[in-house]
Amino acid sequence: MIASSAMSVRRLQIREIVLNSALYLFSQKGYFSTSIPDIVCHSGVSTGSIYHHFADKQDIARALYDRHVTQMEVMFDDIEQQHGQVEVRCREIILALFELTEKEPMVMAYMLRTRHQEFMPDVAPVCSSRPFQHMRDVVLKGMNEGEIRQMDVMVATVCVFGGALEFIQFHLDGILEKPLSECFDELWRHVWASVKA
Amino acid sequence: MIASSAMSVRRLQIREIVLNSALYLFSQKGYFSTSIPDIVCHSGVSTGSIYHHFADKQDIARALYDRHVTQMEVMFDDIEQQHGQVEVRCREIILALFELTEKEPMVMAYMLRTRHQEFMPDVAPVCSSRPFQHMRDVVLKGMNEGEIRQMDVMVATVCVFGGALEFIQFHLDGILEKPLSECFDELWRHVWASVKA
DNA sequence: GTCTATACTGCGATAGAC
DNA sequence: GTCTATCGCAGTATAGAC
Repeated sequence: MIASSAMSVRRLQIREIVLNSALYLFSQKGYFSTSIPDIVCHSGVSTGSIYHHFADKQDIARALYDRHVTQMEVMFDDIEQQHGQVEVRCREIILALFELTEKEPMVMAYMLRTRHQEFMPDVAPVCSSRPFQHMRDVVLKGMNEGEIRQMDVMVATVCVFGGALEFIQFHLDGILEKPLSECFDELWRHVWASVKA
Repeated sequence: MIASSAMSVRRLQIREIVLNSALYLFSQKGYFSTSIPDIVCHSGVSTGSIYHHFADKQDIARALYDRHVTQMEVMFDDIEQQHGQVEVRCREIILALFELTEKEPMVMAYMLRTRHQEFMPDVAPVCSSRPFQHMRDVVLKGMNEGEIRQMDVMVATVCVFGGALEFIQFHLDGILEKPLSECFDELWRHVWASVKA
């Protein structure tokens, strides 16, 4: 029992090592320009071992995607737990995304800048992913409860979060001189002004 | 002279045929999932002929990129010629992008959704491309002339154009039920309200 | 300039010893 | 479960006839 539990811990460790190397390489060079030998070399895990833990290359990409969709869902759920007001929720979501971008830029690069559908045929478009659905739902709630002006839900969602997401892309491209955190207040003020009831 | 001119017309024709097939395939399946045989098959131009007109696969992608960067620059220059007021210029730029998206979705898909740096090492990030610089400059002019409130230029640019670009992505993902043109007025009203002086 | 046939490379995936 | 060695193949690019 203890042995099997230790084994499965070890099993998870190897998976994590491979996933972290894949995250680095995929976010740096992209999925197609990263070969299995690249992952072997960077992770120190052998080809055979990688294929023991993952079905194929695509399966690595999928596990990575799932891991970080979950990470973001947890993040958003926490915010929902802690804050009831829609204005605050939206603000905290953008703040959390900015913080994640600065702390774990590879995660954001892989999640936002990758065309996952190009190599995972059955994945939904980013904007149908659960984290994005969450953003849409917050905005919808804001409109139903009168915090946000009545308008098309997609237009409102894009007004609230579109600028921030674009901003994150710029930061990942390295063309912003200032850190994201310094731009947050100014961005948020204008964004919220454009939709608040 | 006439012969050589006719030759070069023919030369350009073949290039255009190949580029148009590449545009279709790249925007549909992505650069890496599109093989030279795919392009041969779709364009009806033989492998040898393709390699006579282009140095390699990357060169096709680059020619395509240049062609449409130019197309967008021309579009934006026309707007600049016809309209002096910054508010109108910004509005017309977004309108032009929406129209291009509906008329030539493959062009927008290739330009906006492709990570060109993944296969063209020396290309600048999208946001440093000339069309994007143009948007930034219009916003800057608006701030200098008092049409747009004083703030960080990138924040303002993102407030004005970020939502529209995000919206276009959603449309390309096929998750918007309405056509872009129907959302334009509402989007524009809120966007401009968030930055106007 | 355009074609067909093919050479070459590098990758994804597997086999099989330990 | 992990490793090394290797197979088979897809895909880029070239050679060379026409």
